[in-house]
Amino acid sequence: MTTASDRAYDTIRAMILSGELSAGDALGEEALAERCGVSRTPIRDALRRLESDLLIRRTGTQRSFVSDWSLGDVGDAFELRAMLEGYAARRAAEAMTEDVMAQLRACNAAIGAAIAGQKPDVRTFLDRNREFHALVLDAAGSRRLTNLLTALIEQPVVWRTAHHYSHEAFQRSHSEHNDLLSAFERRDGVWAETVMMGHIRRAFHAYSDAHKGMTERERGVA
Amino acid sequence: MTTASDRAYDTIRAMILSGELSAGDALGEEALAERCGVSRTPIRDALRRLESDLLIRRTGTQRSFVSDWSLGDVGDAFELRAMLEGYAARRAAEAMTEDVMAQLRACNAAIGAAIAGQKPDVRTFLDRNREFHALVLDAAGSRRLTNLLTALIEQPVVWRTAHHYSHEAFQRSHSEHNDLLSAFERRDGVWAETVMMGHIRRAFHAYSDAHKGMTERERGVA
DNA sequence: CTTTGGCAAATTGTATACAATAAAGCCGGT
DNA sequence: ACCGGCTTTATTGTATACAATTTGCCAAAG
Repeated sequence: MTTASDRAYDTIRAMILSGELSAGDALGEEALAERCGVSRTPIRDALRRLESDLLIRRTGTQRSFVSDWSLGDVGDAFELRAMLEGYAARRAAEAMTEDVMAQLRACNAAIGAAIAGQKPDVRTFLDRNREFHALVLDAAGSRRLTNLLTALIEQPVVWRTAHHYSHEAFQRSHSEHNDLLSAFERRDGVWAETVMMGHIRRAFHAYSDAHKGMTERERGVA
Repeated sequence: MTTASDRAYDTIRAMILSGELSAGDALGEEALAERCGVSRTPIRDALRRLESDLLIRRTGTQRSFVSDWSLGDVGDAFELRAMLEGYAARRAAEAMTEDVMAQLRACNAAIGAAIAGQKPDVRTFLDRNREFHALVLDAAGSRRLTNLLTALIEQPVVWRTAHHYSHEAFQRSHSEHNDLLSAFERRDGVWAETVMMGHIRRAFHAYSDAHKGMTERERGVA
């Protein structure tokens, strides 16, 4: 079932990520309730969730604002992801089963197919990439780790970066996943951790470059 | 101001940690509302927070239960703490100021005083220890890191372990804090990280030993 | 004896009304 | 013109009522 609270969460989230609401904007519960077509109760629920995502910030008196994500903040998030997903990869390697391996191989094969042609299927790439990382996380078998990481991974601000990837960048990502598979096959936790950390850091640099380009373009327009 | 929602959160949390509610128990919103003397609205708020602490678990249909913390789960939490607080220590070392150093020294001096006599002041030790770690975390200067760690650190299940510490264990903890101060003075991030990770891991082993003793005692009674 | 169907009770989701609190505007004094 | 305190307004916190959904139970059929 899809509750009103979920819809409100998705709606507000989309408004923030699309730029319809920009950093620093005040988020009144009543105003949001009207825009989402629900009452304040599910809105309050949604705000709590968005707060734990750090997408909104609350003052001492519980007023909500869209939080501003500096490049440094995004860097932080990536650094933490690198550390935690690296750890997840290590644990996954140590606990890997043939069943999960098969799923991972299938998943990365799908990624390979999606980016084979001249015009890569970015949508499929993103979905499968997300699935790949979710499988690794799941294989690590730590609810708490999963809990911490989902908040960090679900940052569509970042996902959109992939739309600016070059052909080489897609191939590189695909190939790094293969390295990961090798490490898993050999139950080599340390190798898996190293590869994963590099994989995430590379993604950050890709984001960083794309972001720099975008802000420069924006500055040119303004 | 202390809101009803906060009181409800504290009350339910205390009920779980004290063992008044045991693992697997169902948490009906109405029943909790009555026990806390508030309505269901702030209870729902509190349950959301407890869920993100992983102190309670929710089924697909949103029913709440006290989650069971196996030794493995606690180990997970400590391992993540070691990694994240190690990272925090590294960053803190790199960004350390004389002002924060002074606060840290004062804090650890207070810890030293609290455990100097034959009968250590456990309460003061815990408060000051918490403050010490909070200062380090703050000095690391990453909101997101703080966000991730607070959920991991605020686990009174674990804090109570200190009541079973030996004289040596207290001294050891105090001395490790001093090592940390040395690393901070020298801006040696790697050293700080190593010391912090060891510090947390040691705490886990202390917990683990104490826990083992406790369950064995329980088994003897039953 | 097990299973399945549906009914009844309990539980959660949502809306709305009201109370408490903080922000903003206003006015008079300096 | 500027500042301090007061009043007004806007916003959030809480309680309660009702709707939607789930769970448990019991009876009847296989």
